[in-house]
Amino acid sequence: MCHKSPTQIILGSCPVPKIVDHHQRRLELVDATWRIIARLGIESATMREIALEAGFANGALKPYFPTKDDLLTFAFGHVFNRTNERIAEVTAGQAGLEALRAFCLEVLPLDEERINEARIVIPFWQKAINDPGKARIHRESMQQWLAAMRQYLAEARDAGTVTTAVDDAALAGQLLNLLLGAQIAAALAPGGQVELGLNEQLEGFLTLLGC
Amino acid sequence: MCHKSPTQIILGSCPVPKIVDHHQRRLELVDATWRIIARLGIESATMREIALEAGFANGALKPYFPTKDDLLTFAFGHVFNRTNERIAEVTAGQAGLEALRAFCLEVLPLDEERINEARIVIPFWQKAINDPGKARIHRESMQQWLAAMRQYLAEARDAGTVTTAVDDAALAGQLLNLLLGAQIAAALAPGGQVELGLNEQLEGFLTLLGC
DNA sequence: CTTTATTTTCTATAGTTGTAGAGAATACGG
DNA sequence: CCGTATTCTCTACAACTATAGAAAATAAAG
Repeated sequence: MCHKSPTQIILGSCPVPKIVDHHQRRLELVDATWRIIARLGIESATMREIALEAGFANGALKPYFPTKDDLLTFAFGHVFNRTNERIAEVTAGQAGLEALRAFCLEVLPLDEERINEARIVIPFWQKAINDPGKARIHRESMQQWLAAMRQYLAEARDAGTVTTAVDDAALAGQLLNLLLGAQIAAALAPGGQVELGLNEQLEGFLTLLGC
Repeated sequence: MCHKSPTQIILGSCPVPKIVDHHQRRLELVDATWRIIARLGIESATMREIALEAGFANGALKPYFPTKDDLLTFAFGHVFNRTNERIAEVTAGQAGLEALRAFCLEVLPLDEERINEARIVIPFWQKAINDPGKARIHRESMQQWLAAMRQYLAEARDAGTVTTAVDDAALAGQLLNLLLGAQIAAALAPGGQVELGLNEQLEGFLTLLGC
C-alpha cells in the first residue's frame, strides 16, 4: 500500500510518487478559510465556499479534512500558532517593559491584517463556548501569554521600570483582558475607522506601571 | 379593523378584546431565546427550539417576530438595555471612584447569571461583525459607557482619588476593553471555575489610578 | 503510449433550517 | 350557548448544509 507521507517519495517504495504535499495543501485550505471568514463571516464559511475560494470543487477538501469541524479546529489552532510565532520573533532578545510592549503591539489589532484576525478569532470564541476542545486551544495560549507577561513584569521590576504595589498576576490579567477586549472593539468598529486609541491605551497602561 | 394596541381594549371599540399582551409575549420569547443560547449555544437557537423552550409550537413566533433576525436583534438589544438598567440602579446617587467601581462590578461576569450573559453577548459580537445594524447597537452602548466612565474619572480627579498623569480617555478605553475581555475569559473558562481574579484586576486597576 | 495510483469533479442523499399558510383551538362579548 | 376575532398548531416547502462515493481527470513511471 502506498502511504501519503512525503518521506516515502524519497524512499522510492511507491511506484507513483504523490504530487501534492498534504501538509501544504492543508495550509492553503486554512488560508482560504481565513479569507472567507474575514471577508464574509463564519456563516458563509461553508465547505462549498471554502473549496471555491481555494480553487477546488466541493468534495476536494475531504482527503485533507474529513469533516468541517476538523478543518475549523485546525484553522483556528493555526491562528494562535501564527500569532505566537510572530510574538516570538518580536520579543526575541528583549526583556522587561520593552518585551511587554512589543508583545502587546503584536497582539493589538493595529493594522488591517490584525483586524482581520480579530474577525476570525471572535467567531472562534463563539464556537469555543460550546466546544471544550476549542476552548482548550484558547486557554492554553492564554496561559502561555500570561506566563510570558508575568516574566516580563518581573524583569521590569528588577530593572526598576515597574514599581506599582499592584501584584503582577493582576497586572498580567488586566493586560490580557485589555488585549482581548481590543479585538472586539476593532472587529465591530465601523469600516474605515482605524484609530481606536489602542496605542494610547497601551502606553498609558505601561505608564501606570511605573508609579 | 381590530388593531393590536392594548389601549384599544380600554376604548372598547373592539368586539373581542385581545388576550395576550404582545409586548409581554415578545419579552417571554426573548427570555426563552436567552436560555437556549446560554445553555446550548447560538447554533441551537433555531426557531423550533426557541418556540419549544417558550412552550409553543413552531409557527407561534411569527406574529411576534416576523423573522428570526427580528427576534435576535430585539433579544440582543434587550441584553444591553437590561445591563444598562442594572448599571443605572447600582450607580444611582454615586460619583467618582465609587461609581466607577459599582459600574465595573455590575458588568464583570462575577456570578453565574452574568457568565450566562457573557455566553449571549459573544455570539452577538460574532453576528455584529457582518451586520452593521447589530454593530451599531453595540457601539452606541459602548459610547454611552465610555462617557459615563470619563465622567466618573473626572469626578474622581476633583476628589483627588485619581491623580495619574494618564488621560481619562485612555483610562476609560482601557477599562472598557478590560470589561469586554473579561466576558471572553469567563465564557471560555472550564465549567465550574468561578475565580478568574477579575475582582483583583478591578481593584488593582483602581489602585493604579491613584498614583 | 500504457499503466497505475492519486487527485479532483460531479452527483446524490439525508438532514436541518426559516418561512408560509391552512386549519383547529381558544377566549371573550353577547 | 353562540358567534367572532384572535391565537396557536400543524403540515408543507424550498433552500441550504455536510457528507459520501462513483466516475473522470491527472501525472508520473515504465
